[in-house]
Amino acid sequence: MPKPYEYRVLDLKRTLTYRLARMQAKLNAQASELIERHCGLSLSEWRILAVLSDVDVRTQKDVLKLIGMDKGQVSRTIKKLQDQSLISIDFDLVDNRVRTLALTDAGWDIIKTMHPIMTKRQAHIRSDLSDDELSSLIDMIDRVEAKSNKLNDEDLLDE
Amino acid sequence: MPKPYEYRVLDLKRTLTYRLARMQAKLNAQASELIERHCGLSLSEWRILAVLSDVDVRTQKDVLKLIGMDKGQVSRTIKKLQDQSLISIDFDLVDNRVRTLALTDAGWDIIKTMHPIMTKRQAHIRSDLSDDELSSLIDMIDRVEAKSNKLNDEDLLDE
DNA sequence: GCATATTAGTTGATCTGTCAACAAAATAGG
DNA sequence: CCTATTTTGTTGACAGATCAACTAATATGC
Repeated sequence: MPKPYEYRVLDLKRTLTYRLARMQAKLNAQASELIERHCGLSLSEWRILAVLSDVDVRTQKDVLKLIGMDKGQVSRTIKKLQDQSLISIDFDLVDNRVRTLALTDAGWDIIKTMHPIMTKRQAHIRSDLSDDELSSLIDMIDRVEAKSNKLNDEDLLDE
Repeated sequence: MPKPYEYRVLDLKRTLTYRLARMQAKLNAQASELIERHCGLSLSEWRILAVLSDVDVRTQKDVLKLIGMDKGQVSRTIKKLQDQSLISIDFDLVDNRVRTLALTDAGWDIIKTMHPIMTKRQAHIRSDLSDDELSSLIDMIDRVEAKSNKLNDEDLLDE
């Protein structure tokens, strides 16, 4: 069957979501390799550990709010971190549903090792962006993210 | 154990990789829901179908080069599309390793239904970006992607 | 104080993504 | 030719993501 010209794919190189997907896959692979090599953790384990180094993060809910992970995934990943004695999980005395999370000494050691490495990686990634460009990029991410909620049919009418 | 201030997480809202990961997850969920609702396909099935509507895409290798999917994933997804009679898979007469892919009439019907919807979605997503901003965004994605190859330790020395 | 709703977290099912081993066919170098 | 390498695709294993059902605890509204 011949391919009617009107349905040829628009220029994929300029289709935002395809480009983002490819970049994201590469960034993930880069981070995973770096983390695995330096401390033996998976990317999601590292991310949760890193987030727990923040004073304001105390519960699983704090974690998932901050990094947007699924709560089931957070629950399982946290168990793995506990198995490795990198965090402690305690019951909250006031609210018995809540688990209070804290880094152990071994957890802090990993933060101390990895934090400089990951900071340098962030610097490397944005080394070809000026400060203004980085601000503008974050700003555009905000705006695209604001358009990324569930779409109803009426959102798709021709404007 | 107290949290030493020097290892508090940098502002996550301004940490590029976290922001990109979250935006990507939301865009994926949005696309998946839209595609599932309108034609019952998964995102990866739709993406391959869409790519196959391009005249220059004929083999599995073409597909994975264009959208950067894993070849195993392409192989399996293509089988699912064939099971649904949306594409045909034929042997290439010249090179017997190659599978030649083509949309069936039913596959084209889905393209005809979905193409306008997905085009409007792309427009919606970038409706708060000017043309210049979109160009600059794509350009920055290029530059970040260029920094997303495997990092060796010497890439992480203080610059 | 009691029924109802909400919240925090757990678990299971299922799908996607990634990696590596593999087979078969084609190409390249002598 | 004929071995060695590369290319194209398949398959299995496994980690990650996503969704939904579920439990237990707390909060809310009569």
